[in-house]
Amino acid sequence: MSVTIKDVAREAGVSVATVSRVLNGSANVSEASSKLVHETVKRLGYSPNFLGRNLRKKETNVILVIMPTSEHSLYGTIISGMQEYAGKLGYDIISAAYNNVADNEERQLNMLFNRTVDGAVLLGTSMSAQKLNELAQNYNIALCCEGVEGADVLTVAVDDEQAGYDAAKVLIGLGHKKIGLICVDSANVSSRKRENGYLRALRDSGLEVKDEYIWRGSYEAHNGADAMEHFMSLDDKPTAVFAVSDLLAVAACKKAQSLGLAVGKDISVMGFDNISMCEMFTPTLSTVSQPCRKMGEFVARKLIENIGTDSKDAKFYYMGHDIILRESTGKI
Amino acid sequence: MSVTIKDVAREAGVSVATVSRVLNGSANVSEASSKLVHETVKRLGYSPNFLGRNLRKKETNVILVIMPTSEHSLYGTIISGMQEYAGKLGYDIISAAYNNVADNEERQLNMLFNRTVDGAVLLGTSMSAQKLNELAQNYNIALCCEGVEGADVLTVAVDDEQAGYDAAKVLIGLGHKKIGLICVDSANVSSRKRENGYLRALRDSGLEVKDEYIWRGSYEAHNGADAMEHFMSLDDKPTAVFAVSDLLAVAACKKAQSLGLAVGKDISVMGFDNISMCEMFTPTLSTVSQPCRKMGEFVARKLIENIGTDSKDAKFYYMGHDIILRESTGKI
DNA sequence: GTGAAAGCGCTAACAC
DNA sequence: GTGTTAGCGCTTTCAC
Repeated sequence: MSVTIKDVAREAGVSVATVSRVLNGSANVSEASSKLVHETVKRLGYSPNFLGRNLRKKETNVILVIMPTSEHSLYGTIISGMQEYAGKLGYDIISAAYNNVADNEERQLNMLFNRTVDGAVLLGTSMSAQKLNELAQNYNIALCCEGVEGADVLTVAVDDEQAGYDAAKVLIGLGHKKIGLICVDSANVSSRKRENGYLRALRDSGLEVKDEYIWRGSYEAHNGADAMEHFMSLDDKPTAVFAVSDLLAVAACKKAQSLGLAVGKDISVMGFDNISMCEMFTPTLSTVSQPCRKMGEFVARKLIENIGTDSKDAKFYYMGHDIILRESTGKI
Repeated sequence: MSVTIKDVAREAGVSVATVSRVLNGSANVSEASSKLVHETVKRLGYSPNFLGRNLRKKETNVILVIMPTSEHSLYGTIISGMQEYAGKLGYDIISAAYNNVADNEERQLNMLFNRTVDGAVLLGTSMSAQKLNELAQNYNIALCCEGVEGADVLTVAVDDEQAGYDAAKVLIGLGHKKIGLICVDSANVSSRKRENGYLRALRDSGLEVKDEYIWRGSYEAHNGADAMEHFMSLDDKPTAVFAVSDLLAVAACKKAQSLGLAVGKDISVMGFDNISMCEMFTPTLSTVSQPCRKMGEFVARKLIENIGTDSKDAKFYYMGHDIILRESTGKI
């Protein structure tokens, strides 16, 4: 059933070396041999076994993407961007989700250790900076979307601190002076950076930072609802809320609506990520947009450059973000 | 940099065969050797090269998932289910999206041809039944979520015809007699089957089938809006609408709302898929739910069974669906 | 321009 | 219980 290069060589009456040369587009091969080999390949339905090839060449031309979950559309877009760029250079992108289980992530990293892939891009990771640094010494890895503090590893992400700052500043510009924040526990780097930006914006504008305006939880939707319920139970309620993810923002909006508030009028809400739901929700959701496609292309480019060289680039590259204003935010 | 089985053998003072035996959990190896090898492996930081192993064993223990797009959360859940099951049997799942470009799909299939994976699951495909049948003769493939008519290939999906029937029947049960359908062009098998189910339900209930109540377009959101606009421009407007995807349904709802209608009262809308947006949208969306996780587990099981045997199972397995009623549907 | 042959890292049959 | 060795399918050096 499985036809090998030997079969092709025998059938074509040439050596395996010649077949290999033809298939790899080598220069020194006659027109006649080339044609003959191509015909034979077609006739036998031969397809080269990449295990053999990769074993010999010590490269696979495959990049692995490891992500916390495959149910986040953001990641899909990043991967799509990676494919766009990497495909042109003959690289394939494959992906695996670890569903927020550290064990799964470790297991998926095995593809790196066992040489099944040439490099890996981590869209969020459960690993420590130390572990990442060790990894980066022996393998080609990159972080995308979410950096890890202290990790000396190639990273591509938006400037979360600045994005948090800009988001809060926009709300302040709309006249809001009491702004709530829905974030996740501080182990999450991007959330903490966005929080820092939010804090800087308030201070910059001479606004008081109130503990009761900062809600910490998880990325799960119910957390957005809980936050909004809390904010609305305060005597001095915020007039605007910034959430570190769209899902949290939407859940917060829903809760506000169920409390009889008009989102965009009575209360302004700003999210983060610009997922497709932002445009479907009523009211449409203002948010901070990450250039996912671009980030994917860029991280693919940098990682592939690293794969091809000994001097590894371990810089942190910031990509520009955008504030998108829709119906969920309004002047006070 | 790269440490091989030879290095381990030399360092441990045993043969490569012994190292291999220890690593593969073979029976015939002494306690002492085993311990020694394990220590050496750890000390040298050895990780077996799977290219060598797989080449030799002619199997990779990897299953590839190919999907039309990675931006559909349904697929993420299916993959998650596959991982759950396959992981226990030592299989890894990797995935690739072809972004609705047939060329990409063909390219990703190369991983099958070049023996980089043991089998593939297609969550929707651009290939013809004939091509699939050829493929299935030489490789282990399965269809999931979306069947292809005439393809004699292992398939796992809900009974779309029955699901369409049930959805329409529920609307009829709520008192609706004028029911619009938003579907996509008939080349799409699952959409056409759902349409057939819808038609059967109407006829079953003695309701007239009106051409102007059937809107055909694409899976893109704007199509849902266009459909609703069309329905509401009719003299005799439908009182309920069934859409073959949640995204279409949500877009239709939004359009209805912008026309001043109260969804769930003035007009009922039912979607398909039960994506997370259903619960976030206002009103929450009634829909048909596919058992994604279960489907993933099941297709993984059947495909792995096929991989391990010569008699390939090429049956079509139906998985049960559920109608989930939320706020977007109401009695007339 | 072409072929013979070595060898990538591993497993498994065989011999002891 | 362990070692020797052939060979998985391929690329590439070397010789001609």
